[in-house]
Amino acid sequence: MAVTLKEVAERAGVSRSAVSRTFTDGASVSDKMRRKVEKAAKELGYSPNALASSLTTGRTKLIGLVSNNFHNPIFLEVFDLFTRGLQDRGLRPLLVNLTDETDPENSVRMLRQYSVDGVVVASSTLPPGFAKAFRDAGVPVVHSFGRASSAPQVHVVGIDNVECGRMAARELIERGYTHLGFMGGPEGATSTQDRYTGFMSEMSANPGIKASYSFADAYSFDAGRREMLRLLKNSPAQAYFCGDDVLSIGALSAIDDSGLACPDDIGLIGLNDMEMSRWENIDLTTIHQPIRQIVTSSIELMVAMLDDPERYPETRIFPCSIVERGTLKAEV
Amino acid sequence: MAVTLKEVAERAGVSRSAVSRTFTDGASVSDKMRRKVEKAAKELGYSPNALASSLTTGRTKLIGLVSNNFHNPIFLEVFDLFTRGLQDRGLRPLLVNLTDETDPENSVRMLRQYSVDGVVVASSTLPPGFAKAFRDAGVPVVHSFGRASSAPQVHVVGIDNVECGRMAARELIERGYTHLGFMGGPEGATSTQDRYTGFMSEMSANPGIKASYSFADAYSFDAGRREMLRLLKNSPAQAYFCGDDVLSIGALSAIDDSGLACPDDIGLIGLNDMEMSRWENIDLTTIHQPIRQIVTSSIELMVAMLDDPERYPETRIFPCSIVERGTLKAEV
DNA sequence: TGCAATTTTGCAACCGGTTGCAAAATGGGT
DNA sequence: ACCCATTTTGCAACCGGTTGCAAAATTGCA
Repeated sequence: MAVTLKEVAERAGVSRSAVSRTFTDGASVSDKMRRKVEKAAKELGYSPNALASSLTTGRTKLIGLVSNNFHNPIFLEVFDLFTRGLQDRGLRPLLVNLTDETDPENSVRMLRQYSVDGVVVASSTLPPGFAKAFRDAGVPVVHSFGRASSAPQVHVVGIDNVECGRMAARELIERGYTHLGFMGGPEGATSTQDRYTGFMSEMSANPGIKASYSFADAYSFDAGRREMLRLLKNSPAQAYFCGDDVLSIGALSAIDDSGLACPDDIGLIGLNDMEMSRWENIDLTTIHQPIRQIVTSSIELMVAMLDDPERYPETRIFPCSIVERGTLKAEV
Repeated sequence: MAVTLKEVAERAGVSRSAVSRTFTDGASVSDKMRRKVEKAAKELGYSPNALASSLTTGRTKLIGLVSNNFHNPIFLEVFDLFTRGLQDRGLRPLLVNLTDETDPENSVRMLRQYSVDGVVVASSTLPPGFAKAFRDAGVPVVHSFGRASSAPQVHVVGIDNVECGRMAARELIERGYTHLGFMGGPEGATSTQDRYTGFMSEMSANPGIKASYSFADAYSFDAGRREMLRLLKNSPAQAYFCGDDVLSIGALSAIDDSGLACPDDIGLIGLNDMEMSRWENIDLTTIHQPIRQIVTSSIELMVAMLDDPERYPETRIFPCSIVERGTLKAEV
C-alpha cells in the first residue's frame, strides 16, 4: 500500500539506515547521500510511518485530550486552542469524550494502548481522581481547569475558584445587595464546590447579608434557564452569582421572559467572560477566566513533562478579574 | 516501561504467539492456555500495544476528524456526536484543526504518517477539493456537511443546501414579504453558495419580489451581528434568510439593539435549529438540519468503507424542514 | 488401544522503522 | 604519498506485536 523505507532504499541504492537517517534530524548524512535519498523518496511519494518509528523511539507524539464537557460553548474555544497549540508543536490530539457511563479505567487503558505521550484532562467537572488514574499509569498528565491543590498529585492549571466565589460575593455586597443568591453548576463539579465555598466564606464574614443557593444540573444555557425560572417562582434573591456565563445567559433569558429586567429587578454576575457576554443586548457583568493563558500554559507544561516525566507536579493558577458591564446596579 | 507481550509469555511459560492469540479474538486458543495467559497478563498489568499490532494488521482504528469550524456552537454538538459514535465502534478520533494557513497537503501527509484508517471531513466551508486530496492518497473519506454532487468523488453526507435556500425563499414569499434579504455565511463556503443559489432561483420564479443579499465573514454570532448592524443602517429588507442560526441570533441581537423587533419590524429565518433557537426569548423560526442523522450516517458510511475501501462514492442527503417559531409574521 | 482427523501450540519470518557498532570512506597535515 | 582523526555508511539486532506453517497434542471413533 504505502511506500516504505525499504523501497526507497532500494530505489536509491543505499541501505535502509541511510534512508532512516535522512529523515531523522540530527543524524549524520552526507549531502550526496541526502540528495540521492530525497530524490528517490520524492519519486515514490514516501513519507515515514510515525507509528512504526514510535515503536523504537518510544514517542508517538500523540496526546490524549480528554474531556466530558461538550455542551458549554466555551469549550469549543478550549478545543480550538488546544488543537492548534498542540499541532503547532508537532503533537497530535487524540480526542476522548467521557460520558457519564465511561469508566475512567477504560479510557486509561485505551490511551495506554495507543501509547500516548501524555494526557490533557480538560474539565472542571471531573473528580481529581480521574487525572490521577493517568499519573498512576505512568503517563504525564496536565489537568486543565482542575482544582487547585496545595499538594497536587498531577499538574493543575486553572483558576482559584474559591477566590472567584469570594470575589463575586464581595462585589455584590459592595454594590449594596443584601440578599444574595449562588446559582452553581452541577453540584458534583469541583469548580462549583469551590466557588460555593468561596462565596459562602464571604457570607460568614458579613452576617448582615442573607444568602441562598441552588445548583443547575449542567453547565449549559438550558440548565441555567430552567433553574432561574424555578427560582423566580419563589422569592428570588436580589442578585445572583452564576457559576458560569452560560448559566447566566440562560438565567438572563428566564428573567427576560418573566417580564423582569437586569439590573433593575435582579442583579447577575457570571464567570468566564465568553464572547456572547459582550453583546450589547446581553452585556453581562462577569468574572474573566483567562482561557487562552490556561490552555497555553497547559501545553507548555505538557511539553516540559515530555522532556522530564519526573518533573515535580505543579499548580498554576491564573488570576481572574471582574469585567464590569450592565447586569449589576451601580455602586451605592 | 510498559509490560510487553514477551514478558507475559515468559511469566506464563508459553510462546509469544500464544499470548498474542489470547488477545486476538477469533484465534484458536485452548481454555487452559487462555487462563494461564490471562492470569500472567493480569498480574503484570499487561495491555497490548495497539500501534505495534497495527504494523502487521494494517489497521490503526484511528480516524482523522478534520474540521475548520471551531466557532459555531453547533459544531460542539457535532464533535460530541462524532467522538461518541466513533468511540462506540472502537475507533479513535485524531482531531485536526485546519486553520486558514494550513496547507491541505500538510494535513494529508500528517494523517498518512499516522496511518489513519479513514478521514471524516466535517465542514461545510472547505472546498470539495480538500476531501478529494485524501481520497487521492488512498484513504477512505467521508465529507460530512459537504456539498451534494451528482458525481461525487468522495462520500458526502449532508443536506441539500440549494433546496434549503429555495425553501426559505418560498416561506418568506408565502408569508407575504415582498422585499427579501439573503444574509449568507462566508462567501467561499459551498454551503453559503448553494443556499444563495436556491434562494435566488426562487426569486427569478417570482418576478414581483425584490431581493438583496450580502455575506457575513464567518459562521459566528459576532459576524451575524455586525452584518445586520450594517444592513440596518441602509434600507433593510422586510425579512432575511440567514445562512445559519448563529448568524440569525447575532442578527437578532443587532435588531434588538436598534430598538426594532422581530417579527413586527423585520422577519428572520435561520438554518440549523440549534438549541438556543428554542429559547423563548429567541424563538427563532428556522430550518432544521438533522445533525444527529448526518453524523450517525457518516460514521456508518465510514465503517462500511473500512470493510470495503473500494466502495463506490455515495451521496446521502437528509431532508430539512421548517420549524415555525416566532420570528416571521403570520401568514396573510 | 490404535489410528486418523482436528485442534492447539511454537517457530520463525515479517510489519516499518531505529540505532550501536564496526568497517569504509573522506579529509587534513606533513 | 602516507598516516591518523573524523565522518559516513551498512550490518544486524531490536521495538512489540501478528501469522503461515508444520509439529505436537487432543479428540473421536472403531
